[in-house]
Amino acid sequence: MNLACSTCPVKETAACAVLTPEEREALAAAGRTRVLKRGEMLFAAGDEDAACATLLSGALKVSSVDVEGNEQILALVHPSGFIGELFSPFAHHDVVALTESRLCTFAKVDIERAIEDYPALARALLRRSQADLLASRNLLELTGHASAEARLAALLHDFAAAASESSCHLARRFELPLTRGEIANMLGLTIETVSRKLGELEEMGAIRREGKRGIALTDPGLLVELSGRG
Amino acid sequence: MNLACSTCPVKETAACAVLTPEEREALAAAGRTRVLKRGEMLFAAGDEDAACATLLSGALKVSSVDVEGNEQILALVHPSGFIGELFSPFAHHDVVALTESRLCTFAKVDIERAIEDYPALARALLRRSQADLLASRNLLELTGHASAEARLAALLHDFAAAASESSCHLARRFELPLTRGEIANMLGLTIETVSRKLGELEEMGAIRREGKRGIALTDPGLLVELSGRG
DNA sequence: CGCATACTTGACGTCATTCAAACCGTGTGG
DNA sequence: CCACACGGTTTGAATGACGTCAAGTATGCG
Repeated sequence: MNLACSTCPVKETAACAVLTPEEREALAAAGRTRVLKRGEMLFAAGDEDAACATLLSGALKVSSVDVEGNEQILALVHPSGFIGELFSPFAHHDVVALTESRLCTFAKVDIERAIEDYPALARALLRRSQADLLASRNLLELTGHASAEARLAALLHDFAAAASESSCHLARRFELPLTRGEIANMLGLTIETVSRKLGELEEMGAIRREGKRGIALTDPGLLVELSGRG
Repeated sequence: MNLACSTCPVKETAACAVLTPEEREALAAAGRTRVLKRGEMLFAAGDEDAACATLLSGALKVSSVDVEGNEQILALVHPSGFIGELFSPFAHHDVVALTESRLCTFAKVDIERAIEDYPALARALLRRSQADLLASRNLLELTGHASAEARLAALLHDFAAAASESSCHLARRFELPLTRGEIANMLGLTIETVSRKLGELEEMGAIRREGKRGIALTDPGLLVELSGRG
């Protein structure tokens, strides 16, 4: 399907927002939209022709699988995020949909040409790349020293922040985009520990579990305290 | 001191290598060289006027300190690496010299202008940023699930690779750029565990310790095996 | 209904941390 | 020169947090 930028839900926040209407049209001609269902893979580690993409809606995970078959989630991608290792001949990680997701995909060569042709796009992608780097380092900080409880508290805090679009305020209630197993893989824990610590957070009165995926923050302050981020 | 690009040790590999001689001259006029001794800080988390810099020689660490005062090393910077969070009003992390280091520093505003003026520079920094992102995710992978032994083996392997400039081959012998404490902070372990595991790696015959900082690889294959990277 | 998938809970074991002490190389002052 | 202090490191023993193994409980779907 051809792109219809005019109805794009992230047309003002994605990297291509910096292009002029004409430039955007030219780039759009090279792109295609694609829908991934939960669990479907955009590309796998090692793929040589891995596409690039902007996420329009849904959520993706960037992950790798070690020799023993354990998955490690390295990053989450939210709408208006950009995926693609531009200067590598092959992908280093898997990219998989966490929920039904719509993307706007491009061949790597087309993006590379666009970066040459439109300096503003290169700057926009640089900005995004630095933001991704910061996110990666934040996760590194989290998984480095913190206890299981602190990691979980911090992750819940981040999800609550992401769920409320106002960025500085927390959503009081939200749905976890990840299964227990995915949370465990992201934080370097096990499913069982995640489950237990969620129970403990509930007992402490920091959160309430609503069904399998729903979380309500009953004491956001306590959550921040436990996360070790003042 | 003014910059003397003609004698720059990384003039062919740093981001500014993509500039024409005239462009480079113009940029150089805005920069200054600076020397940091071990332990000296380039900038601290929260600094509003954090400079940008290219590392000419030596090594830096990017780190953060949590509420309990524990340092966590998030990244190492090697010569020709670029430091600076371009689109953030303040620095998120500390940057400190691990060894005596020479840098080429710029005010953030000058780099931002250069990125606007020289599209090739923006692309070069994008490339570098993506490489940093990959390095950060590799570290994340490492600290996520692996045992203390595997983390240490992988780190030693990386250092051996970095010490031999040929990139695909390992140095047989090298000096650790980090103290035990810094290794521990980087891998999310304690000093004692690092010390013990180094001893065990030596007993197994994978490495030999030569003085406090020297490491000789006596069985690189075993090291790779233990690192869990096939 | 029956099976599959995800989650929870418990008992037990293990690995890394913690606390404590000793060790080593280096620089300083007597 | 030796005594001493100091930072970095090593080593030991005890504790504890998280992982492992193993049931058992939803929830959903064919």
